[in-house]
Amino acid sequence: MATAARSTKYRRQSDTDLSRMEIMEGAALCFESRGFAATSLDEVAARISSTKGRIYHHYASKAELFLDVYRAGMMMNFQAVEPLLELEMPAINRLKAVLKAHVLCVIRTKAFQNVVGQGVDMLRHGTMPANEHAELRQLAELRDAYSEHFAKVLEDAMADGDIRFQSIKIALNSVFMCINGPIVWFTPRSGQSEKEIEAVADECVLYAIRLLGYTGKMP
Amino acid sequence: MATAARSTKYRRQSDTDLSRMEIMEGAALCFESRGFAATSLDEVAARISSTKGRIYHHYASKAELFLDVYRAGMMMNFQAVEPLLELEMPAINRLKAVLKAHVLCVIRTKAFQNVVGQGVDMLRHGTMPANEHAELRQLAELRDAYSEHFAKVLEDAMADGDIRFQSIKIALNSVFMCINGPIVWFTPRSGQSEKEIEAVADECVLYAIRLLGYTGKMP
DNA sequence: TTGACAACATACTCCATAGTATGTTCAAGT
DNA sequence: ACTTGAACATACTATGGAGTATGTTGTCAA
Repeated sequence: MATAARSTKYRRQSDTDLSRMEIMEGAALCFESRGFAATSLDEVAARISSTKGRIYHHYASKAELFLDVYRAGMMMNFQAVEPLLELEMPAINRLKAVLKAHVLCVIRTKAFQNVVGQGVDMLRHGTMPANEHAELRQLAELRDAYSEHFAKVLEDAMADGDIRFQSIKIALNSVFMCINGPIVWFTPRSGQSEKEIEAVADECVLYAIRLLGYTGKMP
Repeated sequence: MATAARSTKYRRQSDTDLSRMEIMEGAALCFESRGFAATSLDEVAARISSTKGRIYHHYASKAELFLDVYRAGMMMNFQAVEPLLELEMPAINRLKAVLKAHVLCVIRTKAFQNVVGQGVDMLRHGTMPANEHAELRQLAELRDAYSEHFAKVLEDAMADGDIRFQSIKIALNSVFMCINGPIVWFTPRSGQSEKEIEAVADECVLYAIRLLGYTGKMP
């Protein structure tokens, strides 16, 4: 009975996750194009051919939905990048790998990454109802941890003499501006092959490490 | 009598411009922190210790106010950069000068530049009521013209062999991401001297031209 | 000094939308 | 077969904020 209840629960949980993911994808697209405030939940519902009732069945508020999209976006980043941090190789190569993985990730999850950016802004300026503010702070720490990964690699590569920069803060910010650039300016062309997307990513990475004073060749 | 009427009109026009500028500054700060949609005109009014009545006396709608801020932001950019384009010097030096002027301008007019960015997004995604959509397009063309200035300098410096890039589109976008970075990550510290701000700008410019493959020294 | 108008402030209307309350369906467990 | 609850849809309420209508004040020309 406990087993039956569990299996049922798991199945249902899986259904729930699927439904939530579909909602999040619609929400991410809406938030990306119109911003958190201007997006109505009726719009989000319409985008997935559904109704507001479904959204409020899964989320207590618009803000909670937003935060879930934020969290999902960050998870995608971590999953793309963290495995590469373990690899044994010169820091400069790890840097290249990590940068490329990040760029590919943001291109593929553009809408979600845009929401992450909005979330960062909302924290900086203290928008967002007080209830969810705590959770927003928590997500910001997640983002800081992610950023810290990159800082580490930058400093390692600097120690090896492969790159050079003045202020780690400005350098890191500039690198992120570069590799997050596609979130803003990349427009997916229909019939764009995987190879073409990789070429875009490679060029972004090239500029990012050049920015850091790297003068070697690219693979 | 015609003269008297004109002089009166001019004096009043000056007052009007002053009042509009004060409104625009409040609006720019609000739009920057909360976004166009989330910003209420009551907020804007409160920020300048005034009322909504004053805003609607000068602007027909919230969108028109937004567009005026957008336009003002672009004007600030043009005024900072365009004089430098006439100077007789190697393209690479003109590039450095133009980049630095731009960075200093965006740091000093951060809120306005943020609104420009929002405006670009709104056009891309087709937000914004139909009435003002035409004017928004017009402003976008202004922005394209501004961007074109930079493209020209980039190509000249490329022809001189001082920099190198693959796609002008991606290179230019990356440069802009870099030099517009301060709009996002720069937080003015109280008691920050002019020298310190210039140091930040110099570092941004350094990274921007390094990104373009420049290997020479910085002044 | 008076009328006229600009430059506001005050006091409304009205609509879009966040949130809620309730109804419906369907699948699983008993 | 019937019960229960999850997963929605439908139909509402309540409110914030855009836009408007009107009132007030100060200034200048005649």
